[in-house]
Amino acid sequence: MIPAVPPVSHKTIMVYVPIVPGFIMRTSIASVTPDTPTAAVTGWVHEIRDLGGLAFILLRDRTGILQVTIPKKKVPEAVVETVRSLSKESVITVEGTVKAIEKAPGGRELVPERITLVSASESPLPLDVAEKVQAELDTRLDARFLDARRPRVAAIFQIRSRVQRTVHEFLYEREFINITTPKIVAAATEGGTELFPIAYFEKEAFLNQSPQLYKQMMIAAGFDRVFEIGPIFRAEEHNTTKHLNEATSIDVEVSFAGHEEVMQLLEDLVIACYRDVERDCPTQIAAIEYEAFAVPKPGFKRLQYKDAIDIAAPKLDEPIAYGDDLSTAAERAIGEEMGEHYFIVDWPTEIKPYYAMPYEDNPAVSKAFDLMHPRMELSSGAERVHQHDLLRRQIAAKGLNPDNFGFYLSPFRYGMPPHAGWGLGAERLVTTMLGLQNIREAVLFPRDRHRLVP
RNA sequence: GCCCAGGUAGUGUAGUGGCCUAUCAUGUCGGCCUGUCACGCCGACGACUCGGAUUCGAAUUCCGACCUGGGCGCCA
Repeated sequence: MIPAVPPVSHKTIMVYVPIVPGFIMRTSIASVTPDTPTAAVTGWVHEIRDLGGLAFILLRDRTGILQVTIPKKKVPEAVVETVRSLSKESVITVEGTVKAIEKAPGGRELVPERITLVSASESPLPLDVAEKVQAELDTRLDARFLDARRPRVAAIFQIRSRVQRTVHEFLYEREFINITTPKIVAAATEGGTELFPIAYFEKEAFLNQSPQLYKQMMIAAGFDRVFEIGPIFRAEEHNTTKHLNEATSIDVEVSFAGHEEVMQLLEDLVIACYRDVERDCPTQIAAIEYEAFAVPKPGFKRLQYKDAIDIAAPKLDEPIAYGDDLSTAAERAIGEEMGEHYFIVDWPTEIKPYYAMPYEDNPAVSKAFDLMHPRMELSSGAERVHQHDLLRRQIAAKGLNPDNFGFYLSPFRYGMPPHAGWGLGAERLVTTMLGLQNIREAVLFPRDRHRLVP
């Protein structure tokens, strides 16, 4: 077990105190200030600048970069020897005196008494961590562990982590129960997308496209409010900057709620994510250099589907009519018009899944919604059908056989409460929040049409 | 799945039939340099995806394969 790191007193940091075997007490780079007297810092060699009698090493860890300054005539000979043989991206421990100095980055530099090579790096490197030359995404993903050493890249995943934490906190505060549902499933019950078939002993199985049906079963179980953040799998052969074959879905389902309530919940959650990132991740936002980062304003507009069509139609070359799904061009045209986050509501029943609730007074329209960012769809949700007979009819209306939906339909026969929910794409949320050009930037190890390793 | 654009040192690039013994940057190695911060300067090293064709001659043209990026479709 790794204990929490205790606060380190500057008097003790020169001493290695093994907390547990194999773990070394060390000082993070961000905690080294101009007032720090001495420090023992372990990190990666980001850059070496050897000026002859004077050399600089930029030492990098997760928290920042520290300049190590080596006046060769004033430091031990062993230090000079070590510096001479150092390769970039090696792991070293530097122990020495901290000097406050204006012209050093961060106003301080470390003058070493001792440098220990912890783990040498080979060269050449598969890509340049210091970003003097750019690398293409393909090259970066092949060497993702090195790519992620770049502060800009690390910042994306620190922010993504912060977003996931906010989602948990936000939902726990509202008494949601965190559930985990199977990713190996028997059949393609939901429809709409291609599934990955897998061999499951002597049976055929699939990777799940969404936890939708399981969420609803736990509503039937009386869990009231459930959520799951987990992987979803889509076997579509798409080749775009906003699709993944393995994505992370933030899925929520709420009992005794209608579509308006869960839309408000979704809006509040998205804003909370932005707000927490703005508050807690200013250095990461700066590292990403996304000037346009902004917390969305509350009160996301509700755009009716039919009005969305009216906005898109005159702007498009291709004709678009009521009842059509929104093409990429249509999505973009509407996004430009709206300019910020918005909902598209009141979708035609026929282009939404069978579990979306039709309006009682107008069954051709459903209580379904999409949450849109001007660049792409982030989430879709609906008030769900909770009446068994209506659900059977809707399944049949989609050309499917309700008799094949036994395990799904059964809960609807034994006291299913009214409920509503949504699924929010975690990668799309991060991609749009940070202005990333490609959704793969928001995934450590993306799975797309061609990439299966690493 | 359809369409478009590509594949040149470790990385990112220039090069549209002979001036290519292939450009530049970065990197690596060697040398010089005590305040760099994309350190600078000198020198060296290192590449045309694969197969076939055209041609006196192919990195360059053509065909095929493989790989990559992007747009569309599908999809969230």
